[in-house]
Amino acid sequence: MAYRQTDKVAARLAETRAAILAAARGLVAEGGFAAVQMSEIAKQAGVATGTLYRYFSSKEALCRELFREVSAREMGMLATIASSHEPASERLVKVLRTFAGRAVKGRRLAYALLAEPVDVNLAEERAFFRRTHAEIFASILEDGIENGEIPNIDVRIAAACIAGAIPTALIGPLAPQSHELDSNPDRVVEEIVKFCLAGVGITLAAGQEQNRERRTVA
Amino acid sequence: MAYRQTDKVAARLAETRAAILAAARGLVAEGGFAAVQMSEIAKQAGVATGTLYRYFSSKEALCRELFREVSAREMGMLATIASSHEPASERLVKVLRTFAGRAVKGRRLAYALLAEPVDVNLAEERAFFRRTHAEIFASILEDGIENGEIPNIDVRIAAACIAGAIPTALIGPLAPQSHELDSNPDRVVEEIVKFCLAGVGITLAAGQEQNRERRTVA
DNA sequence: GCACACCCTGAACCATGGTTCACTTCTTCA
DNA sequence: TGAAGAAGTGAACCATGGTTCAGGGTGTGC
Repeated sequence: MAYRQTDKVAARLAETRAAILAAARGLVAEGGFAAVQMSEIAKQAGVATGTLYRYFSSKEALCRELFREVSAREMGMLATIASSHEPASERLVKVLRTFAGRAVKGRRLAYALLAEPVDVNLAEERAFFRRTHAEIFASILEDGIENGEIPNIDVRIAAACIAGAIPTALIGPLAPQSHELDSNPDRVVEEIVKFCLAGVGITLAAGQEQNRERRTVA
Repeated sequence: MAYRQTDKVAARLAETRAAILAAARGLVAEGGFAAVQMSEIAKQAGVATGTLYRYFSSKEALCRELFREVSAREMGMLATIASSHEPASERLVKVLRTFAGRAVKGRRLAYALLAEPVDVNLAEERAFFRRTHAEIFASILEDGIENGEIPNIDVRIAAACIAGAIPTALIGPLAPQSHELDSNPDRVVEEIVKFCLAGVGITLAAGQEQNRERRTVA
């Protein structure tokens, strides 16, 4: 036995790996996946191009992992809210607000995750990401229908509509101007959430609305 | 004056040009813009690669023109409906049904126009296309609000929601399985339209619903 | 400190696919 | 019919950017 990786080395490798992913994440946040080049990642991470291939078998693999890492956090947040024990309509409102709110705050990243033109392999990851969203929405809708909070609609279709409406209205060419989103993000988010809720037959109660107003002013 | 283009030649050139665009359209309809290669277009059109460059300055120019040609037809149909003199809610229903219905029928093409990953220059064309949709929706909504058919909402945001919901729910990873769309396209379309109408505060009247039922059975 | 395995390097390599261009073929018209 | 200009050809060219690999450096265990 002439060589065995020590903890110190393992830690250093993990660090390098993290640095590579961090560099890639930075590039994505700046210019989307389109701006990600292996040579540039390497430069930003402070390693040589070839080194990347000691950690990831290909650019595709690297991008996939990055995509998963970033999207998993988002999905986790939504899933947590969705699995709480509140009434379905409450959960739906929270999930929609969270989804939309986070998309506004991290628009660049949200664009990369949701809307940016990417190639097929990443499109697969994205499809999973979006499908998960839709499933989260659908599960809440089902609960709501079961206990009569929501009228009997096709949950899969409604969920897909929501999953399409929110990103489209917030990012990309149909989104409001950036300065509007920056100056008054809550108003836009609320308007979109209102549309989606109305789409599934829910009208915001007065209390929820007021709550919103207060937040907006604050 | 040794050479002047005759009508016959002009006609032939126009024909070749059309053949090139038709070949490209065929490729797009089959495999999206990603499947479009200059050499393949040339082969399908029965000309040499170099010839393409006598008609279009670049691949980008060719694809742009193709995109415009195809999308102009779609936008024209919607615009015609939108500018009729019926009540706003009627027009909205018709526009949504047309938009969704056509997308289902020509799913492959709709995918290419609306959802397929494409590169930046084409994304520009697509942005125009989608913005036009949203404007059509918005103008109808405005009319509806003005004469009290529709509650007072932010029309731009609602329009963007609609423009996002319909394609997402019909094509791409969140769409129903293809066989479901083929066996019962009207049901899916109606469900989506219902969501969008509810989103802007319209409930389908009984007569309109019945109308739908009849069409579905026929 | 020696041998061995592992890690890092970055310039060279290669695949892809759009674009060019020297050449051939076709049209026009005197 | 033949000279001039337009249209067509397709193999060669080239830019881009992911991937490889031979060689040098670093850790490990004896």
